Amino acid sequence: MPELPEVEVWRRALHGWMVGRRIVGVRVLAPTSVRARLGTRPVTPSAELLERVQGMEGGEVLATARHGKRLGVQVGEGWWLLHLGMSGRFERLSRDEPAPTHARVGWGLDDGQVVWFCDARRFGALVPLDSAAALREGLGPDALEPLDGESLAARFRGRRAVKVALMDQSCLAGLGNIHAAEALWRARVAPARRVSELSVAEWAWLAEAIPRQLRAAIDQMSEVDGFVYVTDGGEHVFAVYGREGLPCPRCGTPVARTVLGGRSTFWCPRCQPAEGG
DNA sequence: CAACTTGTTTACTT
DNA sequence: AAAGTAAACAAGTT
Repeated sequence: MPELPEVEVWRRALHGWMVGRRIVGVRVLAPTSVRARLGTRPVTPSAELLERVQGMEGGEVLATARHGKRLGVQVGEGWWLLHLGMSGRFERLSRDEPAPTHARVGWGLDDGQVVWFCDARRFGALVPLDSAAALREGLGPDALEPLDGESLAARFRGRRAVKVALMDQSCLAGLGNIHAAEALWRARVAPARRVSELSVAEWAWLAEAIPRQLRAAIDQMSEVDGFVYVTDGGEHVFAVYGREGLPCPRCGTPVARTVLGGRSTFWCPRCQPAEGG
């Protein structure tokens, strides 16, 4: 389930594989993975759109970018958005090897390698962008970018639970279910607290905890053979996520699980008091 | 078989 | 009316 850290690790991999190379061939194995816009249902794309994809042929890969969970690749003058959805990943294989399972789009490069976009569940997509700036359209600031507590608080209004709000990509881009829970644990803020009732101090703790959590996650990950792995050794990868009933690493209290916004939410009832503090 | 995952749209409720 | 919640949808793994 790629959140910002996984997408950043993929961006670095793609950067090393593709930037400075010329695309010599594009293979679209799954046309429905090509979309005119993000968030649309999979439909067979228009001939114009498919031609635009084929038009990457002959272009040089000039840059990569990321904002939140969105990945950007510049080919010639054009920018492309890759969204990994839930199962998107990449694989780099030699030209004579067959396409891997669930390969959707492949870019043949002038070094004899092919970079495959694989996406078992097909929630991901390849989308053309009108500009580099369009990568950020509709999104809040990137969650890795440091903000002070006041600027962070200013992004959030209303009565929503803070965890639900933190996962709202239009307020802050990059946090999903896992890292929202982990950042709240680091900041000692209970996930069900209403954003309107958080203190200035709590916003400041969150502003510090969010980039720290994401940096730590990026540092623990690496890309190997088409998968992003946690390389920490498996221990203490997550403090609370998926650890219902297991001891909180900070105080030993059993981790609780509740449901917020329809998602499983893990937290420490002692470190993250529901009453606030 | 059901739960779980993202992001968007649609349909309710407060 | 606006804001928030929930379900549906895409599709596959566990």
